[in-house]
Amino acid sequence: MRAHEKVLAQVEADLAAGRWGLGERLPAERALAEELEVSRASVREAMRILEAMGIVRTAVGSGPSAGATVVDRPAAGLGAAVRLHLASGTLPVADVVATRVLLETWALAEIDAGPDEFSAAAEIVAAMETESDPNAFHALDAAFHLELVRLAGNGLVEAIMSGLRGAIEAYVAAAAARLPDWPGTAARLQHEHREILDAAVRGDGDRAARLVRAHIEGYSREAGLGVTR
Amino acid sequence: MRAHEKVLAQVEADLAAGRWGLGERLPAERALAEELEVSRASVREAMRILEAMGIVRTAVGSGPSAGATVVDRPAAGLGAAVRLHLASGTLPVADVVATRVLLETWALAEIDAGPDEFSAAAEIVAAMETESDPNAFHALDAAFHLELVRLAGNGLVEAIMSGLRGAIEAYVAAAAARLPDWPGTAARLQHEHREILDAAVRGDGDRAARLVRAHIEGYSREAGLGVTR
DNA sequence: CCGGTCGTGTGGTCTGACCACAGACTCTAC
DNA sequence: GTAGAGTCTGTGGTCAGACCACACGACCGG
Repeated sequence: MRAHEKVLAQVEADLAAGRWGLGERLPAERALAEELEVSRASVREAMRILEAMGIVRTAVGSGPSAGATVVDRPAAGLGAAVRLHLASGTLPVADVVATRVLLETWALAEIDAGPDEFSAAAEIVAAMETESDPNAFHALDAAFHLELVRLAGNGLVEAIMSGLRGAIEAYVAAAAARLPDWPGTAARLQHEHREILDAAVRGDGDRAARLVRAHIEGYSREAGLGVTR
Repeated sequence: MRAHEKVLAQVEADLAAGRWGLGERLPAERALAEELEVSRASVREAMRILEAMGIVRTAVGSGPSAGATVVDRPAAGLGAAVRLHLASGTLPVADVVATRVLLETWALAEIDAGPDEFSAAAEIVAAMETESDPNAFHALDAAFHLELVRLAGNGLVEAIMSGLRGAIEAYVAAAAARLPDWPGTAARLQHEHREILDAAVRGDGDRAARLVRAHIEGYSREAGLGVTR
């Protein structure tokens, strides 16, 4: 077992044992190195992995916010993995789009929430109404879709969705720049968002799921992101 | 931007540009460090991340197999991320089980394959018939479920499934050890596997999906892994 | 009471060195 | 000529030690 793997294994075991909780700080790199009898370089390699996986956040300086803090960003690791494999060309963008459809249709059919729980989603849609900048629009769009998935109550599905969105962000932005009529497209997307939200608020999850499938696949086709079928 | 992030960004860009393809080797760490004007330690930190994400595999020695080779193991990164967040306690096992059900039911309903394409799955089921060791049985079980998902044709869903399975492997093994009657449970699981496979081979994806849901949720409940509902 | 200064501990980075390893190469004995 | 042993070379793995920028907190002087 390599030195940095020893560190990873120990940190994972300590996490599982509850030695450190969310928001708490790991020992300093130098202390951890001495404790585990490895060099600081090996500890740092393990830290880089934990950071990439969204387990810790590191910060320089002193005080409570400095050092390696345990955080909870599962989407970071999932998104990075998907993004890198997209870059390597071994994972088609179409598969990512298809997976998004799969997760979002499931989520919308699954949601069991009262009308007042959709307030955050409604606010996002309202904010999009007056947003003309494509990048800001896409950010709100991502927040809207993620919020709906969040309401389904599965943290892993939410994290995967968030990661997928982050992974294809560059592709979405590049595709949007190629569209001939962005204002028109934005208006249509907005109309579809409202329909999806309305169906979800009314409790008609099946209709919302059908609409979101058409919404995502339609835009992907229009923007040339590719859809599975 | 930190030094190792510079390396990551450059490698990702080079991957996207096709500078290195699957099976090819990255430059040596020392060469990469000089090329990017960072220290070898920073290059190594980036390599650790790429390795954890399943993008490269490193090996010591000389010759064609040594060095950092571009590989395609998306499940490695996804699985590690999920496993670590399970350890940190921020992600419930029940969410992982629910996501597995979601992905597998989708896959079984999606499969559009001829009967001969199920030969690999059939062989795995046959091998399980005579397997008495729980750990080996679970390994074959994982291979069976993964093979069915593979037939759905979405590489990302397959990778996520593989990663999820790897992430909860330790939980599954621990849960199996607590079962009062393992031979009986194994026989029942085997029966269910055959039913699922039969339905899939006949092209009745909906029935196969229903069966696999009952299969996974039933076992998870029995083994105390927790199910969403 | 306020504001600047300094100390201290943190991660970030670099240099240089040594090790184990595995393949490729060379030499030698037959 | 061939097969084997020995050596060379380049690879990642690891380490020790040093220096830097940074941010907070304690201290001190006004």
